[in-house]
Amino acid sequence: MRISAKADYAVRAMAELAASPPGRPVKAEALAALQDIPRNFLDNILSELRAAGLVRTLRGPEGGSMLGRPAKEITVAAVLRAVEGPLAAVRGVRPEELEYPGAATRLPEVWVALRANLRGVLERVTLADLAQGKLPGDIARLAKNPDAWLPH
Amino acid sequence: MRISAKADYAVRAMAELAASPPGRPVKAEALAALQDIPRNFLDNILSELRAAGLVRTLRGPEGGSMLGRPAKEITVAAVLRAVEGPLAAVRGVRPEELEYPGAATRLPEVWVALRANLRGVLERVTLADLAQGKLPGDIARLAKNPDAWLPH
DNA sequence: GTAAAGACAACTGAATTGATCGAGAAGATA
DNA sequence: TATCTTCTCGATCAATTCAGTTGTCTTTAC
Repeated sequence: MRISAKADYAVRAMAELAASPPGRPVKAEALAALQDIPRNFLDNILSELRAAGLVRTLRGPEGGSMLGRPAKEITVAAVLRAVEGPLAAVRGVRPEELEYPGAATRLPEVWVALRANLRGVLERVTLADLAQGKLPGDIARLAKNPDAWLPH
Repeated sequence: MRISAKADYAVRAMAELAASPPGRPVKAEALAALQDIPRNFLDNILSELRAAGLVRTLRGPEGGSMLGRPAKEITVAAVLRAVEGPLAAVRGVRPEELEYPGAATRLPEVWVALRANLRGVLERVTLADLAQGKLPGDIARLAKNPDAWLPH
């Protein structure tokens, strides 16, 4: 249940691309500086994002990266899926493919509900939301609940 | 965003303990067989659960493990926290301790909302629910939504 | 005393994480 | 064409985590 450095970097880099004037590429060097991401590592990440169609890149001077489609149409979930696999997996297996014996029979349903709730957040927030600093109402409300900020 | 084998095993073993007559310990050997968990690995896991106060154990013949408190009072979240650390962390850090530059400023709120939603499932399901095969209404509803079962 | 359990620390092999490095290809400009 | 700039992509690497295994010791029942 942790978000890796790679995933975190990927979302931040994408948010930064979403915030910069569209149509004009941002150099990897600049991106790395803006979000304080190790330059070489960022190269790897951009490669994966490009393979997923989430960014387009240009080479040469004046080269760099830009979003592959409008920021409004890219969710945080999409970015996470591009760099890690499926959003939720149990021992590497998708929850819907699991079957348990005995007293754990209903457990897959718990994992599925869990994933549904993950998606409830990650599929709702787009790069445009991040770039504009305006999260969707229900997400902002979830995050605003002071109870959610206790370090439980 | 994955649930490790250890976490999965831990919940299943605890569910099995919750399902067996209270007050009578279950041998590790039997637990391992019931849930198909590698015996030695289960030993490690039970140790951690014991350290967290979630299980009590007896040694000697007639020994074994039993729940440390009523099944109704142990949530899946508690089990997961006992064997892995905090429920959600970004690069090993709790989301409330993060701060991001530029376009990613609002990202910690997304992570906090995410964790809140995780908790919404994991803190609501108890071992008693699992053992009795009766999940709380809203969880069952979340899991029943056929959309939640699509392999997204 | 002996057998049956758990306790616990040490160890291990494989995979993953979080990078770094270097040769090369593509584009811009003169 | 030469050159400079930028991305591309595969190889490599150290450290950590994961998923166990092994072995020795302690506790308890009989």
